[in-house]
Amino acid sequence: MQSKKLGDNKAITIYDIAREAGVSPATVSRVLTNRAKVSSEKRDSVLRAIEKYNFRPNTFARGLAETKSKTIGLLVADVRNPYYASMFVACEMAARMEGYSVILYNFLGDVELEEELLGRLLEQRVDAIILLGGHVDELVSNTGYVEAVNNVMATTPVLITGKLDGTQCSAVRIDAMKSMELVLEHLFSLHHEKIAVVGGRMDVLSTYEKILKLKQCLKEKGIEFDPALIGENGGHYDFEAGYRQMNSLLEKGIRLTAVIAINDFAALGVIRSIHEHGLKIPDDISLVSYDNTYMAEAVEPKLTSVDYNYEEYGKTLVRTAIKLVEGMGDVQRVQMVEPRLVVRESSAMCRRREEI
Amino acid sequence: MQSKKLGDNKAITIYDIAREAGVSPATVSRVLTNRAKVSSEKRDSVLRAIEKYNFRPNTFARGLAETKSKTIGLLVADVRNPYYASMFVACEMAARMEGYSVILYNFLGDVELEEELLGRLLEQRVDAIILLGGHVDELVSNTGYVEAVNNVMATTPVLITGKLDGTQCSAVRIDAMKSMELVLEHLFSLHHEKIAVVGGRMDVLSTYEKILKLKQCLKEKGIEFDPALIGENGGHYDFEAGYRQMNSLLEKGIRLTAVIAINDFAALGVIRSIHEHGLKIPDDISLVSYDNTYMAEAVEPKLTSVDYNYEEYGKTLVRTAIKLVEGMGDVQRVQMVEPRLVVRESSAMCRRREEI
DNA sequence: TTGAAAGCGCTAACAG
DNA sequence: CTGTTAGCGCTTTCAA
Repeated sequence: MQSKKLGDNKAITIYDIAREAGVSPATVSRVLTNRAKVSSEKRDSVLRAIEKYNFRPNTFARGLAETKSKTIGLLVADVRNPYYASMFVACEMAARMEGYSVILYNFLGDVELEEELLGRLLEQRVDAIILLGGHVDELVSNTGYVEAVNNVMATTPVLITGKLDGTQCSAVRIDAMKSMELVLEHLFSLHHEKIAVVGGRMDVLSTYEKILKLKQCLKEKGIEFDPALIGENGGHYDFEAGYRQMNSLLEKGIRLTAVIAINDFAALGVIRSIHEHGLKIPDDISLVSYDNTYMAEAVEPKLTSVDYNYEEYGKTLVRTAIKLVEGMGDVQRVQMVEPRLVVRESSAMCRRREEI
Repeated sequence: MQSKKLGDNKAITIYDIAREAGVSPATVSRVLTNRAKVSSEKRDSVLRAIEKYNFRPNTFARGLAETKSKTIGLLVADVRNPYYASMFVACEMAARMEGYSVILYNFLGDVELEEELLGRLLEQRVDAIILLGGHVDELVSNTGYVEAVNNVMATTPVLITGKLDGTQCSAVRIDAMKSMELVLEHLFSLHHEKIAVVGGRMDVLSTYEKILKLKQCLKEKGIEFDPALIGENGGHYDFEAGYRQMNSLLEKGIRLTAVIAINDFAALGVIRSIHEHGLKIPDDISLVSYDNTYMAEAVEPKLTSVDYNYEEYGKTLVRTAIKLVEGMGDVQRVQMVEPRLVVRESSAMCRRREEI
């Protein structure tokens, strides 16, 4: 038996295995990659040597010798946000199914870091890059970033979940219009007409599209759009945003019977605010949100929320990325993910209706 | 100018840069690594060439040539759990500060995957591995896994956040005893004596230690320990566990004035259950939990929760890992992270006391 | 089916 | 301060 002292630093290589197994390094490589025929005796003896020495092929060496790394880079805003965490895990699982692995970087809202990490991904020779959040969410694409991405695209396909004008990136994204439509259909069916939107910024594509759709649906319904009902003041996507904006709505005495929170975080803030004002959900105000993270099930009342089917979304993203890598031509420039509404406790028939 | 057509596949190398800049490849390497003096004229011209060609050094080649990869592998149970997400981001930030990057893998509760991913990390030649959750949380270490980790340790230092008997792993972990002590001090000061623990399994080290400490503190206080108050029945760490166990406690009519939830998830289940039974928090029952994730601030009532100072924890983990890599000897086998209690709305003075 | 040998792109002596 | 050169560990022709 081979001694395995700690600090026995000389790493085992394919040559050691070859010697031990009495074959050539090339043969060891063949059994490792399984890409060529090897007689079963030799294969077995190689396998035994590998086992014996606890050998692991060096990814660096392999990466250098091969053209593809079988790795996808995922650049996200912040995995601590369960939306991104769900997307990441979904992608990781999908990737593993296809024999790929994924490298994850968080840029944490830092614009410089976002570009820097894009570069690091390139250095790591990932086969494709998926961009989630940040600049690709913006309504007006950042020119500097567009240039950076275009440079990347010269060597590595980039897949985005939003849009990036001035690039040839393929996109897989949630149908934001549709998601608003689902929410409104639901609320209309419950006879809500005074509907507020809380959280979100208009310079974010998905939010912009939602508001656009809101206006459109309202118009079709013959309901007048009241700008006071949507938070113009540069809202964000967290608890605080939901809380503060809802407070302001309530304190201004603006009439409303339903609230659409831009995500589950904001919804939590909305809940808090509503309760602090002595009102009840859904009795006094109905609440619907987006993302359907685990919080939607865990809070009181359980949230009616729009779900994106993360597993499917991740799969589509990864498979599309792989198509791009392997040049299997037929990739649509934009693919849409169908959202669906999960109805829970936070939305109910509008009571005020009877009063009117 | 260099043409940058898409599919211009031949990757740029250090040789191209050298030729362009009129220097040798070694000089290019020198400016890249910044590890040796280069005249400023040559440096500039190299830099210009790099810029011009948009050159990125190949990590595989570098990894092969160098002994260290400046990468730390992080193996966690599931980043969708905000506890792990927080730890990961904390580690990533700390690592970046030190010039390292981190590779994250999730094993998602899959025991086979846990071992497989450990192997993948080895193939990627990470300089150190940090294990978070899974087998290292277990009270009784899994022998197969111990062997696997011991094999890993022959080449790569492994740092854990729990324990792994039969290995020489260094550990940085939360002082679970202390964390229970903090909670109890708080509850005792509010005159609570009938205290339940909801969620958690006794075969998990941290939970086991907490219960141990609970018994000990109760004894010191002269309070009899009531086994009915702790969920023996193989609880877990999610909403459901908290919900079901709390329901059962309440439905059995067991007297209690305070609940310790094993984490914030379980606490959400507890809240739900308590409310469904027509009781209020903290008026009727006080609630304290562990982990202090963002949910603690976002739910109603805001949770009193034990915080681990993720930033510090991550920093300690990463720095210790680096010490291990760079062989700066003095690494304690076990380092403890000091928990602290964040008091919010869910805990208050025990009312029942007056009744007694 | 197998082995020899070249080469992937970078770093690090070594010699100047 | 700079260039030459020899690897790092693997895959992959090319011959046999």
